[in-house]
Amino acid sequence: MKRTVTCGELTKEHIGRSVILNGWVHRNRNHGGIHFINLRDRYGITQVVIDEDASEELKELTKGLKFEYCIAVKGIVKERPESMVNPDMATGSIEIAAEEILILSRCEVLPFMVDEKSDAKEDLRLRYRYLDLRSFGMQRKIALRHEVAFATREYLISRGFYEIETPTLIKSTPEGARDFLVPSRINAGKVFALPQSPQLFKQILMVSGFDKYFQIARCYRDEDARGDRQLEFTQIDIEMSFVSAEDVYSLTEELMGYIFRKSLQFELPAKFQRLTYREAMNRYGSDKPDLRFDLEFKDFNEIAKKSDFGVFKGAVEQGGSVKTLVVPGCAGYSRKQISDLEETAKIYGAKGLAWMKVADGGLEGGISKFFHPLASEITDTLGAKPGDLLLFVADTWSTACTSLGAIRNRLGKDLELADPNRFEFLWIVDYPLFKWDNDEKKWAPAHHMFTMPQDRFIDSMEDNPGEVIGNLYDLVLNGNEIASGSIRCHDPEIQKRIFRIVGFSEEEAEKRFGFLLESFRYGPPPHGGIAPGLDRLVMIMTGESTIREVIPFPKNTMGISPMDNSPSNVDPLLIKDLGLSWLPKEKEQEK
RNA sequence: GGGGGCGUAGCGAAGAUGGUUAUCGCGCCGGCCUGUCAAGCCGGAGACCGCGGGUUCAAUCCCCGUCGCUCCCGCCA
Repeated sequence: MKRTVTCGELTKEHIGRSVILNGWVHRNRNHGGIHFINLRDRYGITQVVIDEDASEELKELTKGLKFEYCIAVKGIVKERPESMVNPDMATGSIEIAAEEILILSRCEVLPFMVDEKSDAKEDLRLRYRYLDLRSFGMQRKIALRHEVAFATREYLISRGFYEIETPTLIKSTPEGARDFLVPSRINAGKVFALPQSPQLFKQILMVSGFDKYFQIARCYRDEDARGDRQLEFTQIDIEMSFVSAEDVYSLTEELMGYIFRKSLQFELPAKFQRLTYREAMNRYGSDKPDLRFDLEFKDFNEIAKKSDFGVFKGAVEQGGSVKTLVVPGCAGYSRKQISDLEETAKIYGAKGLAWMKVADGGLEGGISKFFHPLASEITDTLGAKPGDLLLFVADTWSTACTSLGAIRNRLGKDLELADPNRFEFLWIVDYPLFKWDNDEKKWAPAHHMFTMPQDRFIDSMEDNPGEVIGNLYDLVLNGNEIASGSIRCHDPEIQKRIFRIVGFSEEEAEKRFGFLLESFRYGPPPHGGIAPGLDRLVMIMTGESTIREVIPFPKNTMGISPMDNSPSNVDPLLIKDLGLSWLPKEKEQEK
């Protein structure tokens, strides 16, 4: 009873043919005298009919069929009577008159129905992921993921890239995310780390002369999860020699174009827009703004200076900023709604959210009493119309931007401003190379330590590290960071200076990634690359809001895999073999 | 580490100012049914209302704690 056809391929052309189908009982409708089974496999659904002409044995067996039994059906392809054609089914014009059914395996009562419409909670779906994955909804997403990976290989290989593997048991390196550590039994007391990305190895491959490299690489970061990130994820890791940032941009644009064309039949623009980091923060309050909607910030500093409103005036005088958002047509917002928005701003460090409403006669409500004399200048400058709501955050430039940016995102969601069918790509360029670490009171790499500063800053990096712009770029899609990359520093002298600025001693550098620095003593080519996140890309392409929806077997937000229940305890002997022992938990120690 | 939300039959939800027997749909079990396609009709079983404590004559409901899931801040070069 091996299948001769799948459940998605039969049409009127096959009428009269004897076929065998294998699949799962998707639906089961017993009308007494006549019985319908919807048989499902990866390819579709085909209706099987057992009518009164069927043998008694077959009728008896059919009565016992339950949801998700795995069965084989032998029968004849019949045309459905005209009034019984189902136009919603690809195979809706035919049905199989069953002659023989074999139960391949039985199925217990299901924890939830295998159905696109099943509304089981995620927790339960993950615990029974194999059932969840049977649904057409999940099958489509996993299939698209495959298509994207395949298109990636097709495109990059056609452009002369080699797919090269790098180790997953590597040396633990400092900085960045926490490493997952893997103890070595043979070298008891020593540990490997799982890679946070193949970064160092791909750079060494450039030193080795492999010019154009890619890898669809699993990466591991031991940090708290979110909807768009978890402990392990997959990136399309790309590195090239003898290239500029412009080369990386155009390659990535073509790659994305190819992926969207092949897997979604969607045509992207040939070039993506660009914003500098500074501009993006200044205008949208985010380094990953969703450009599917407008809501651009307006600067209020000049007017604030002229006003008598101490909070605004003070913020500007102390070198901060007053940023403004004009929300069209939302003057009807209640105090409750506005205070909800204020809560959002406060999460990001704003001390408050000021507001006014634009009415026909001028400004109303909120802080408007401080601004009546400036009303027409304000509406002109901001381009605000009666019926608009004005929102203000006064703080340091960075807090004002970030918190108002959070409000912009929130309004985008609440007002449904973003067209779910649009794909808005955006390059964020000119990132600062260093950021000030306020806890440690020192400069830290904004991205990673192997990034080349832009030429004009090289000579004077040390003078004001905060001003140094790196050869750094991110690719943003619909408000998500989906790729990040840089032109790397291949000059040992510049590299040493960068280490010095971030307070990284030469001995420490030598100890941690001396192998990379050593390789750079042997004629490293200038090189750079980028790494698009496969999970996030597919998440956006499928319209999902968590990467868990496009990962076959994801971890939950607690870093647990609900299906196999990992991580788990191990035999203490295994721990002993590794030369390790567990410390009691802190709470237990306190007792 | 911190904040918000949720937790009620196998699943998804409803519920009341704190007051008899906790409601509905799906699924499950039994029966009827010859054209359904989320089949229909009749009947039935199934819940220590996440767990622990407190307030109260009385708690699924209020309070405290705890566990689980989830969203967010921190964190994620």
